[in-house]
Amino acid sequence: MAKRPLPKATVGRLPRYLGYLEGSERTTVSSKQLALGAATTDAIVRRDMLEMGISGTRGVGYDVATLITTFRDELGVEEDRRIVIIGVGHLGTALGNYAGFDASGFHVVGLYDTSPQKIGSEEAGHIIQDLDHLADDLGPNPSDTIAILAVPARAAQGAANAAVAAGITSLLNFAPGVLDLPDEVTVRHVDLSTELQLLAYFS
Amino acid sequence: MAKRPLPKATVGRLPRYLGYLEGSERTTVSSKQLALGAATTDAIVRRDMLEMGISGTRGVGYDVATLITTFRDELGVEEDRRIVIIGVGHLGTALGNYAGFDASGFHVVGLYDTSPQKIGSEEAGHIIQDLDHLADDLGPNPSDTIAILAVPARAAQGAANAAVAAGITSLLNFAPGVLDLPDEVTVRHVDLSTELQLLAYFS
DNA sequence: GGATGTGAATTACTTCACAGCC
DNA sequence: GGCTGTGAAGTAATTCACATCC
Repeated sequence: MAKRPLPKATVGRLPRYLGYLEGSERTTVSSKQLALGAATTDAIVRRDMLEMGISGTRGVGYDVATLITTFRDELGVEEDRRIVIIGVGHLGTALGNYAGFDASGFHVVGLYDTSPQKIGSEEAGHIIQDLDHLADDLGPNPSDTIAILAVPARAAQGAANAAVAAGITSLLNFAPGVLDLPDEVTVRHVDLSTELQLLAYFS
Repeated sequence: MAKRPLPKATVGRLPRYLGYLEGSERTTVSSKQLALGAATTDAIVRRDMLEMGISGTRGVGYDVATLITTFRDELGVEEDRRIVIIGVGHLGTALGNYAGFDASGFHVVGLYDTSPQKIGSEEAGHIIQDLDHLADDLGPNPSDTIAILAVPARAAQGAANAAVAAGITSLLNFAPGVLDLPDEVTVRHVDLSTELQLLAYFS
């Protein structure tokens, strides 16, 4: 049984399934209920379970504990996923204080900036460090750490370069625009203007 | 020629196309160049143009001005899209100060919170108002306004209810979890933990 | 009755490949 | 040579529908 990779669409729903189940008291859940909790359809839920080889009980539903274990396993949820935040403006500060990270096994280990006025001051429980020191701070396995880019658009490419030079291979970018980076670096992009435009379009 | 609706995937790329073209000096652009600027492929760009009935010049490319006009038109970009931000913590403040909105034709017209300590104080150039007054402030066309929910998870449903009660029909939700709302309300969701989990998975 | 499990059908999206035009 | 325009093929994702089991 060579493990086929999960469809991307299925993977994309796992965090939402997890989020719903972890915040729920129930011990079993039907495809219909899970669909409601994750904003999808019961047919899709059953397809996804099939894809992951999860079986439920007819007339009852799926075992919540099994689902949580399997989803976490598939996603590779680990306890100590480390995050550094690059750019300590309002957004960087907000992210540094965001409580939701820890609940998902991520935690912020450092804030970085290039502005001399900010370096050395404290924010969200961390002393802001010089971005130039990022490589030194990351230790022997820099690719275990995720960098969140919370800098203005014009600084994004430079900040990304610094992160990559320090050995980071996973970036979450809040600045608009496309980054030019080596293929082995994975980037996800959160663009507020894009979201607003699409929201306006679809309403 | 009954105007077929654009494929969702095409619409989803329009903001990125626009973002690239608006920040570019060029007067024509090839599918390859545009693909590079919007993180997609040349074949997809050409497909999207076909879908919108845009023709270019062989050997040259597409006319940038035409593209910008058409994309804006399709997206329904208007000058005075108004935003209110509900929840003035770190994230709400960050969003209130975010400069990128105006560039896309959106602007923040008010900040709302329920905390008596915050109401009345100033942030990002606005006096924070009581969420209970939202309906009064929106004027005759509340559904023209988009609400951004920047509240903790436990407050999200209540804040969403307040927005909907005030006549808002478009929500951008930063809190984790699914909101239970009438069908005529459009919601988009930005979940940081989800993004991080997917980033970790795909790297 | 309630809910899973799954082949089959459908729809959506992407990629290929190449003729046609500048 | 460069690049568009587009049918056709291929791939991915969703939806249907219903037999099966608790």
